[in-house]
Amino acid sequence: MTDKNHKSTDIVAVAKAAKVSISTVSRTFNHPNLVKPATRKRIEATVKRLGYIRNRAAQTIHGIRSGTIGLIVPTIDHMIFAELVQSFSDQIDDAGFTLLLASHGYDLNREYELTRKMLEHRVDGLALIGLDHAEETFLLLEQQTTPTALLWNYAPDCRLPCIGTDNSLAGKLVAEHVLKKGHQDVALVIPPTNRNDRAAQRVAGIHAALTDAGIVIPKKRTIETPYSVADAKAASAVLFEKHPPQAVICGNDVLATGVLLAAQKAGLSVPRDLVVAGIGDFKGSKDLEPALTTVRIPARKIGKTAAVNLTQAITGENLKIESIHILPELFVRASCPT
Amino acid sequence: MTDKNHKSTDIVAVAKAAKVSISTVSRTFNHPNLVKPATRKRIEATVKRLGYIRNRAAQTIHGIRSGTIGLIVPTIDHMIFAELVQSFSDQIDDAGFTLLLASHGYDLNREYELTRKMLEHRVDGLALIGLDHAEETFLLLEQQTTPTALLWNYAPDCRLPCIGTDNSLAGKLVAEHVLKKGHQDVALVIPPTNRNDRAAQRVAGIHAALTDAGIVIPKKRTIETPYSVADAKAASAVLFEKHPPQAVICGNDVLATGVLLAAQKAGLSVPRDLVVAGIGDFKGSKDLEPALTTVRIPARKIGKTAAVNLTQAITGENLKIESIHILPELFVRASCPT
DNA sequence: GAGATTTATGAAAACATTTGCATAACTATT
DNA sequence: AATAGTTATGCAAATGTTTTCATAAATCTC
Repeated sequence: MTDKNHKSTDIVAVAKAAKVSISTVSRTFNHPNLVKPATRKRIEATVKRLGYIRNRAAQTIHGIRSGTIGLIVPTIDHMIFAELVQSFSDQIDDAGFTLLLASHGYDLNREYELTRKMLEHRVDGLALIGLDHAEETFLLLEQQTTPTALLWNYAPDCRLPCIGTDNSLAGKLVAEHVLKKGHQDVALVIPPTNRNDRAAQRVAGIHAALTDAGIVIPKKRTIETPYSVADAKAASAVLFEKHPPQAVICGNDVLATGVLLAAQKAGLSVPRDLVVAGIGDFKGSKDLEPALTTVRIPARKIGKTAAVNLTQAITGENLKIESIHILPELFVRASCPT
Repeated sequence: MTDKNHKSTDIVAVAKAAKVSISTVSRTFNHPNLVKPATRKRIEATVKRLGYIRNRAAQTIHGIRSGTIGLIVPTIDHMIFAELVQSFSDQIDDAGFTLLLASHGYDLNREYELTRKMLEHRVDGLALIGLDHAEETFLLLEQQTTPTALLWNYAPDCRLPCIGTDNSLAGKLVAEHVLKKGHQDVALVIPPTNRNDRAAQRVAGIHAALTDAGIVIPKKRTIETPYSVADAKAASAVLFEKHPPQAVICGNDVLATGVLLAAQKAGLSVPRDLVVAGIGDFKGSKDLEPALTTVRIPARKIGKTAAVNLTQAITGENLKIESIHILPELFVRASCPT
């Protein structure tokens, strides 16, 4: 009976209990300097006693910011996105915002629905992954004034500001490094590229570099496999059956991990018998045996940069979000040394 | 001039444009069967034309659910939590809710602040990780009626309903399996246990099993190391310098991965020269070379179960959330065979 | 085709806040 | 002690919805 818990304690309950007006209570929260220290103390004590918790929904209605930022990712449980989510979350949290997170499992129609949902929640800002989205998603976002950024990829000409890496450049970088040693017999292990613009661009970049070097990869030397260590390990085994290639370039580090294991299983030593390189530089990549040569897609930097730019756009420190290219960076390690 | 975009389109703008009352527009959304098909069509067209998006904040104010569920984790970028977040997110999404996610970096005071923030956002349900929380956090949650669950751990006697695994049982399971082969010289590689009740319980379980088997582990055979493959690899190297142990039990799979690499580097073969086992069964654990014997902490199952129970508690299908023990399960693989 | 039902719509109150404006209560100035 | 200037508080309107109740329109019944 101490707290009349049948009627949730709202600001008027606090006002009544503290014998002040509603306005004064509200001011204690929003403009504490406008209220006399003594009253403030009393109100604060009452708030504590009643266990009152402010209702952001009621504030949001006034055009006041909702204090949330939306992030929609394809999936959370790939390490690389987890890193992005973490750094994004940390950064917006520092700025006082809360993260509204959703994943669409690479389904762009679902992404549209999630985008709508986020807007219904009146997120103050929104971030999506990749440059490729349903037309209705673009239409929806262009109609709104909610600051929005596309993360992960960079391209100079995109419909909404993007903050990320040029994946085709990443592909080019890794391929050029691998080719520097003069290998001719190169194999490719890549993920499905149909619904994934990032993967497609990397492959395009790799192919560009190969073409420049005058190298053609036969059909049999290109393996497309689902994104998982086990799948990549199984699928790439065929490469090592008879004549192992001199080099394997992988669309990402997860696949590269599988390739390393398959090579090991086939009794081949990396980098002695062949070299392997990936793209991504996930958390564990440098701890593999041998440590993986790869091009870092700087997930953390992208997440943080995006969060900084979004929050600044929201708080008005920075009116418009500009596209930013976070450069991919080659990390030469044991699996494909210089 | 097509859409008067200076004044954001709200329900009254739609009503005016469609020449109906506000109520009718509202009903079109909430009880479409109560409005004449013709009018409904007209309103829906207007909504589309004006790009109107409902304002959940305004709905929430009416005691209508906010449609959000909060999840507060220590960190997102450990694979194991990422898996939990993913399955939790998927499940609440299916039930029409949106995820409000935050991470506190193992700081329980920060966790309290985040909990408050979630409640300010009027989440319809809330989940925290672990059973150990700041006293003020418990007080706060006990004062609210928001359905809450503690995830990850299970204990029969906790202050709030918990859905998870008995980590001490997990520790016991892995230790008993390792000891079955009669190894006497056992080493432990564990993470810091001071601010992490999960880790502490696992270690306790391991010790219990060892004690039962009459085995005492000397100080030098216990290595405490930060949660990372690289750290574990470096820190455990000392174990293999002179007399390698017959078995290494690891507090989690990340550390076990490091130990496998360290052993490999020391020229030892697992499981021939020594056996290694972990706890967790992360996504990559079965793909290691050798595949890792481990006790699965069923992250996905926990996430999903928790989400189901929370959403049911919210929608009233199930009034109270009950504690549920999701059993840990031993996976015997090459690194420590039977 | 008039009365009785049923169906569709609108007016206004309610939700939990914030804020502009008015006023009351102090301080400072002469 | 009266006036001016500050500082602190309260009243009431506003925010974008939903919902109850009342009423108007349409349909049915004989």
